[in-house]
Amino acid sequence: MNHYSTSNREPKTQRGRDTRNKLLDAAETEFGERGYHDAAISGITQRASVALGTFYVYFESKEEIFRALVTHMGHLTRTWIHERVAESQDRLTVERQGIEAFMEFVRRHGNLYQIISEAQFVAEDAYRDYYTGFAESYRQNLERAAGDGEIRRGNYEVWAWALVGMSVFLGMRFAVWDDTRSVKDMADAVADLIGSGMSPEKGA
Amino acid sequence: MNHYSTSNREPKTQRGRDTRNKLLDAAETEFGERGYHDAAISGITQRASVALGTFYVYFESKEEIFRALVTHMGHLTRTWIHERVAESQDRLTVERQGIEAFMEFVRRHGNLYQIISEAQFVAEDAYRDYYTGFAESYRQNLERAAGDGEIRRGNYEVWAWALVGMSVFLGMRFAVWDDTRSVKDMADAVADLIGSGMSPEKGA
Amino acid sequence: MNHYSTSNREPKTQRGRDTRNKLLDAAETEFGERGYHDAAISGITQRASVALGTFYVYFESKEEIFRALVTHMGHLTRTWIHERVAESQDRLTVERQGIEAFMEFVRRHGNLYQIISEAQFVAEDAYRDYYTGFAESYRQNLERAAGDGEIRRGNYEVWAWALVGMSVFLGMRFAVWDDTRSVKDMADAVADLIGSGMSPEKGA
Amino acid sequence: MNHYSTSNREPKTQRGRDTRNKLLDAAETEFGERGYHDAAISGITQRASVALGTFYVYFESKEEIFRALVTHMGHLTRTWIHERVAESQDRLTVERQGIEAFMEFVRRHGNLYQIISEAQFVAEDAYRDYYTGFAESYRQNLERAAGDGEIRRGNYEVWAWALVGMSVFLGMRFAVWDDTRSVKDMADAVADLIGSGMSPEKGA
DNA sequence: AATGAATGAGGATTCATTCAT
DNA sequence: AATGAATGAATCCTCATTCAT
Repeated sequence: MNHYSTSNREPKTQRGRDTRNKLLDAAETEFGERGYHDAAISGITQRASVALGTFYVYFESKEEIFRALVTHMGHLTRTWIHERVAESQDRLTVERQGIEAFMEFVRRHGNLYQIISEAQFVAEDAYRDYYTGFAESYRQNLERAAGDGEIRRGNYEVWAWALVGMSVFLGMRFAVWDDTRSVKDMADAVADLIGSGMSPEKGA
Repeated sequence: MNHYSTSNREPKTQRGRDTRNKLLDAAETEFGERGYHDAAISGITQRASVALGTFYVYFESKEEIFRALVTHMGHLTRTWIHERVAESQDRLTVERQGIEAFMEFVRRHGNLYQIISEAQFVAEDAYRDYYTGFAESYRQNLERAAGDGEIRRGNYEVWAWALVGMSVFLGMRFAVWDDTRSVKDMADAVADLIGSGMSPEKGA
Repeated sequence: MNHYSTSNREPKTQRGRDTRNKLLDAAETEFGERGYHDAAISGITQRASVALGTFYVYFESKEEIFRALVTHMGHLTRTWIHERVAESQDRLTVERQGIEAFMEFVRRHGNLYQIISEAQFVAEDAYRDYYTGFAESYRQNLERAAGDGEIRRGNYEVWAWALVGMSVFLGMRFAVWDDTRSVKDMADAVADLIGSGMSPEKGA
Repeated sequence: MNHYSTSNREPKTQRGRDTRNKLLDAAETEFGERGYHDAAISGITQRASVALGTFYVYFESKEEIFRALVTHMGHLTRTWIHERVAESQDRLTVERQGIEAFMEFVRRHGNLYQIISEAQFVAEDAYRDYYTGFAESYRQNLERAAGDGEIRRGNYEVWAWALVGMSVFLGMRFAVWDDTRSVKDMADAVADLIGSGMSPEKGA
């Protein structure tokens, strides 16, 4: 599962697997609450109710468990969104749903979101992978939709990254910093923007 | 642990002002190259060719100089963009120029961009101020443009934050991670998106 | 900055207990020789022949080990005196023996005495506890003796603190500053004073 | 006035004398509020509203001004007590008044009292001088009183130091730590003790 | 006399990681 | 598998003192 680990730290018994999972859960809380740098291995092991040394039975380093967590979070996010988007609709509706789902995810998992953002400085490659995954998926969807005549021609790679950036900043602004607004309204407003653009003649 | 609430660390002579500026310059490099956590005060003072203690003559802490830097960077960015945007044009053109200028700034000052991003975890309020400044300015411009009939009606606050998010992620993706593409092309593609949207009927 | 309210620094093995004790012994010497402020953690760990970091395995801070030491010293002093006083005698004889034992203790453990005195400025509560323990014990003894008709009526709390003050200053003056006089003679002189007072008619 | 200073730092003009006094006043507050070690020269100069460097125009070091202060405090204490004691009375009454005056002084100048106590670790000679002054004066008074037949024979040097110790600890206990009791009552109780002693037959 | 900029030695504390049991 | 004791490099920050102006 974890393709970063080089040494043989995979658990071999059920007991071992359980301990490793306890550590992963504890790490999620510790990193989420304190941020990467303030998080301490001892904090993780205390939350997991194991001895300090046990950590190094399953993970090579602080960075390694962090990477494992970021990767894991990527799966979680994707799954969450998939479950909330009905692909059998027109592209713009799907994107609207996707943005809404993403914001909802961010709102509910503020901690995890923080973790990923910090990855930028700790494990840049994991961070790139995370967002590149989204962008790439957007791009493919857009190209397919264009092929079907659902959307017009454009620079889909740029558009895809633009969509990612919007989602992230709207999530940060309206789900993490200030979560009093309806996620649906936000998503509607963005869908409106990317659907029809800002030019006045369009409404005509 | 100085208990005087307002520690007066402002330089009172020209020599002092010069030293403070040397420290600020050195800090920009140090933080940019090493990131907040790896940056060391001693690194800053060495780059500035002053003694370690001199740092604390002008700044209370590592965090304080970092904040000062983020604020400073806000001014720099705004000035940079202002100088490159001719406001006497239609809104969409102006936005396109603004996005291009921002990306160009990011490309040329990758270090600074890193600094600001890391502020999210070190001085969140400064980080919020930085981006809120941009978003707020966008919102006002959009409202004014709407009043002039240049753009159609919409949720300008959300649109503003969407614009900020796009700019940031496009800057990160196409100016910092991969700077082989033309900033102008990227800006054109985004302007195209936010100008006309993705719906096919528009082009009709 | 460990945010877990109860940091568990208690040793769990014999080896740990040994190390902790080595540190305590070393701290006694270091604080005694150099005083609280000039004492260095590195001085303590070097005397104890352990690495610097080991200190923080068992103690939270310089102040904490200092408090531990003051408390410890309280036990030592009490034990020392107890062992030298035969309670099965009249009150005045017992007090005389107690004062002599205290002065003897101070003479032999000048370092410890210094430590306790300095506690006044470093850990005032520990300092208060130390002397309040003595005073309280004096007061109870006086009250009991009064009940038995051994001494006359008076303000025992004030008398108790007066006895403490005398002992401390006589110890300081004639055991620490100048240790050429016989502790027994000093104790005799005080016992004479508190036994019969200064008034001439008394001797009559 | 200050016999510790070796270098020529005496003010030569009225302006200089004023500045020196401002520094002394400021030092009293700074040392009293923060204790010797936490007190900072910059704290003194700020309170005195002069520049940091000005301090070293008048004092050689932190320790020097501290000594000057302790000496000064000795004068103050003696003056205070002198003014409150009518020597033309029997010895015991005079001592009672002296103890009361001392406790009252301590109650009103808790800060100063702290300063003197800390001197023990910073300027031991000044500390010794301070208390030796008192003890010596007590001893002389006791001897004179004995010559006049006012008190009986005894070891006056020890008695003198016992009196000093009582006063200091009673002041600490009932004037600084807990100032709710009447200083007069405390003084009465001690006078009772040292006047007649604790033996029951005395009252007979 | 007064100023305030500059210095740098000094010391407390943190914490990821190793290793013997 | 699990434990927890031991390590020590790394770094922030303080502040008395000096000195050029």
